[in-house]
Amino acid sequence: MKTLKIPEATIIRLSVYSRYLTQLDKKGITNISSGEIAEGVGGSPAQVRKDLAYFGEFGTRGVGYNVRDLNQHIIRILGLNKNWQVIIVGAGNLGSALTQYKGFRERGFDVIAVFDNDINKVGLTLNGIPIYPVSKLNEIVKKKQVDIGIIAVPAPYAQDVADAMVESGINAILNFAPVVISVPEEVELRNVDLAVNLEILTFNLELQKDKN
Amino acid sequence: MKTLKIPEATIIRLSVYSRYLTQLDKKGITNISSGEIAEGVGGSPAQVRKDLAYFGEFGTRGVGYNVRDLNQHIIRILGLNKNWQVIIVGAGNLGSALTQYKGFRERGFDVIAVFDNDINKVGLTLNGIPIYPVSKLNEIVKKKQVDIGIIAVPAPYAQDVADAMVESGINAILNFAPVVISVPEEVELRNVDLAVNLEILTFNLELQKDKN
DNA sequence: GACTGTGAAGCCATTCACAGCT
DNA sequence: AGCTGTGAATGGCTTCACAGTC
Repeated sequence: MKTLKIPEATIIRLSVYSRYLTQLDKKGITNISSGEIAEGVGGSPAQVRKDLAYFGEFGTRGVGYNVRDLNQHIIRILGLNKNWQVIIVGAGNLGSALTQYKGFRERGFDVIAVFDNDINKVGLTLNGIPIYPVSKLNEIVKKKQVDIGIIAVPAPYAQDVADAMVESGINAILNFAPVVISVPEEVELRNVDLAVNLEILTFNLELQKDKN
Repeated sequence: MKTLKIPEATIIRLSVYSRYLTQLDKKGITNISSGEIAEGVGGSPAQVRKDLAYFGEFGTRGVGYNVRDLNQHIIRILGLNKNWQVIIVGAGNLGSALTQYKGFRERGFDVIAVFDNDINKVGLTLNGIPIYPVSKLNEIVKKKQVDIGIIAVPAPYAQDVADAMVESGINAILNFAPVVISVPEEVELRNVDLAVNLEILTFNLELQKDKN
């Protein structure tokens, strides 16, 4: 299999294409061109074709792409042709919201357990998903073959949680704590920093103002 | 004024540097080198210096940077030397979590109102922040001089909410709905797609597997 | 001696433009 | 005729390496 360094931007876009194709499929649309996809997701036709070209030839010249077929290919590329077991550590506001977020299940992510050290929360459930003490993390991750861990605890605890996840065998982590955490090289780590996103907006707002 | 296209990646990193410098300042550390910053945030020294060089000369050769001073500069660059008024539309799990998120206030973002059309929620407060019906959005945004709107509603309603925000004069939007929305060119729009972040992880997990 | 600031080089991603199918 | 797939060109970001300063 050819694997010549795929840009991360390409993966992000594939994910967006897939969501768009799913919408189209629901509407009963069966065929689409790269130009129409670009229009729908806000990109360029050449970009769409380049992104797909990393993985194969999915279209028909002169015709375009079959919506459902292309979506199946992308879903397979992204590894979404099976369900993934996810745990969330932190049952505060953010952790609770993520646990109940419908967009995860729709894409094949099953949140199977939540962990928190607040004894008032342990034993309760969120949407039917049980809350365990963090001390049970290792045991449950191993028993349930968990693939992905989400960190939704305050910044000072994030590194400890990451360590516990790695220790238990998880090798993909999504971190919502606004702090840099370190993990072994072989563990996939992504950070979502909510404040950073607002700060990019304010930077751009200030830029606009300076143009006058 | 010099404004040579700053890479967005640079802005993201500046935001992270600032957070790190704030931590150091609290610990009483007064001086730091580009190498130490790089170490702390997971980057390269040259990158740190290049990022800062877009905006001026903040360090002393042979010595490094004054922590507090550099942080003040970055805060000003990002437009965080004043508070920003923020509203959130959608008082579901995610909207509630964002409304109560401490990381926003710490960086100068004041969530002053939440909007939702659920009559069971209207009139209540979240952390002292009132929930209004969406019909009041225009009035309140104008009266309170709101700068930024956050969309935390289900995908099908996101475009309507964005339209209402634009109509009311907001020109920076942070969208959490997993759908492409369109706004006039002069409005700053950023998207945070929670599922996409997990999908990048699964793509990378699959890649690793294929390496064997 | 140590560390910043920066032109130049290298690398990566996007856009162009056209050959190749249907 | 229409649209994909792709090498080539372009543009942009990152890394290198060193002159400049303390």
